[in-house]
This record gives sequence, C-alpha cells and structure tokens, in this order.
Amino acid sequence: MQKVHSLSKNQKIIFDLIDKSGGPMKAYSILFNVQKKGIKAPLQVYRALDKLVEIGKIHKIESRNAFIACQNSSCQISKATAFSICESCENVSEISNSKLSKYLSNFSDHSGMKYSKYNLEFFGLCKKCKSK
Amino acid sequence: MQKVHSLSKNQKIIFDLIDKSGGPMKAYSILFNVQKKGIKAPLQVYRALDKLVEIGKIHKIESRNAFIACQNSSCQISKATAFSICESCENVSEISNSKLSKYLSNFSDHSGMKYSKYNLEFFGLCKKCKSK
DNA sequence: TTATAAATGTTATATTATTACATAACGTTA
DNA sequence: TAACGTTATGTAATAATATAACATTTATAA
Repeated sequence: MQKVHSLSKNQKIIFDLIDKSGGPMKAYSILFNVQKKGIKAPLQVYRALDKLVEIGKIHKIESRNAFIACQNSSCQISKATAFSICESCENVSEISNSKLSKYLSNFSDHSGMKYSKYNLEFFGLCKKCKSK
Repeated sequence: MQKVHSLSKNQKIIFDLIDKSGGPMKAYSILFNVQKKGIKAPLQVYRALDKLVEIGKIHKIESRNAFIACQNSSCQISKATAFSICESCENVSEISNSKLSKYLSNFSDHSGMKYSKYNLEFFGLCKKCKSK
C-alpha cells in the first residue's frame, strides 16, 4: 500500500496550476502565475516542484526544462517515464505503454549496472503539425 | 555515403577537449578550459556545441546539462541516443545496443505520431559505487 | 570572382536553478 | 501537552545555463 501524500499549501497551488494547464509548464511561468497567490520567489516554486517530482505527481521534461502533471494514474513515483514531444508545437504527452515500460525496466547491458530509473523522450511531429 | 564534416577551428578545439576528457563536460567548464586558446565567450562555446550535436560528434545529456563525445563510431547524427548514468559518481556512458535501438526506433503508439528521434537516459549505481 | 553560407567575435541580457539563513507548521511520542 | 525532529515556508542574494543582436571574417561553390 502506497502512502498517500497530502500536499502542502504551496505544493497544492503549484500542482493545480500545472495540472489545469494540461501541458508542460516552465518554472518561471509557474512563478508568474502564482504570484497573486503569495508565492513570490523562485525557490518556493522549485521546492514545490522538487517535492512533486519526488512523489510522482509531476514529471520533468528534461529536454525542455519544463514540468507536466503525471497523466498516468498508476504512476506513484517517477522512475519510469516516457514522453512524446512535438518539435513544432511543443505539445507533450506521457506515453503509458506497458510493453515499453516492461522492456525498459528489465533492460540491462553488459555494464553490470542495474538501472533503477529511466527517462525516455521521443521527438517528432504530432498529427496536427504533420498535416500543415 | 555520409558527408564527412571537417570541423572549424573552434569546433575542433571544443570537440578535442570533450573527447579527451572521456566523460561529460558542462558548457562553462568547457569555456574555462578553452580560454587560453582564445575562446572567450559562452556563445562561442554554445555555437560549437550546437554544431557538434547536430553532426553527431557529441551528445547532450539532458538531465545533466552536459555534453559527451559520441562513443559510437557509427553514430553520425544524434537521433537515437541512450545513456547510462551513475547517480553517485555521475559517470556517463553511451549505450550502444542494436536491439534496444531497433526497438525504440520502431516504436509507435496509438497517437499517430511518427518519431524521428529519441533520447533515453537510464539511472542507477555503477559497479564501483554499488560496492561501496 | 562574386555571392552565399558558415563561422567568428563581442557585448549584453535572458532564463534556469541553488545557497544560505531564519522562521513557522506539522506529526510523533513520551 | 511539551518537547523533539521533520517538513515546509519566507526572503535575499547569487550561481549556472543559455540566447539575442549585431558586426565582421572565412570558407564554399557557382
């Protein structure tokens, strides 16, 4: 049984914003949007983001320095993440494909390293942008 | 037949440095190291890095904001990259596993998106760090 | 050789993220 | 409930990463 994390005030404000936005958000854009709620400093944002990433409520899109709400209800911690990113409109969506995650979670090579985590980012053009 | 890119002066200086280092290097560490060779500004470094990434001589480790020389002689462009990263000593190595790259290059999901590129980063503890 | 693209040089600035320190709120358990 | 440890918050300063804008030079190819 997983622990249900109750979010703190700042964590909740920031999670709700990202979640409602429906897409990836950057830290300073988040900051701008929550200033009216009393969150004034970058560090307040980054601290909440760190925690939200840690507990799997959001993921960081590393190639974009942006954060997106977890779209996978069963994803409690961010140790196996995959995203598809449109290089034209920058739309991002989380890939939840059990074959893929199984394949990658079990992947091992000759290095003798046991991987505890991975992040995969696919790039291309989404349907909309392809047809333009 | 692929075009053989002859590197420009700055590109060569910066590639040689990264290549000799044997590991990932950060942009400002590169800058510091090439100042004696006349490269004085961040932009000079970033421009060379951009080009080197474009032609596949180096790859960017997105989760670390660092650049590593391509360890895969057949890798002419960086459209299919995979790395293993030790979370303790930060050692990075490029994974070249034809099954993996075949699997990922052919991956497609129901989104209708055709992926032209991917980047995969595995995390864990390397042999050395595990045994500590 | 001329024109086009690629690379360079330089200054300034934008964007992303962390350090350091002080205080407050929360949860546990004695 | 008092005391303690842990987590979260507030605030200021600054570090680290990356790009914009503009001028000039060098390489490439028609």
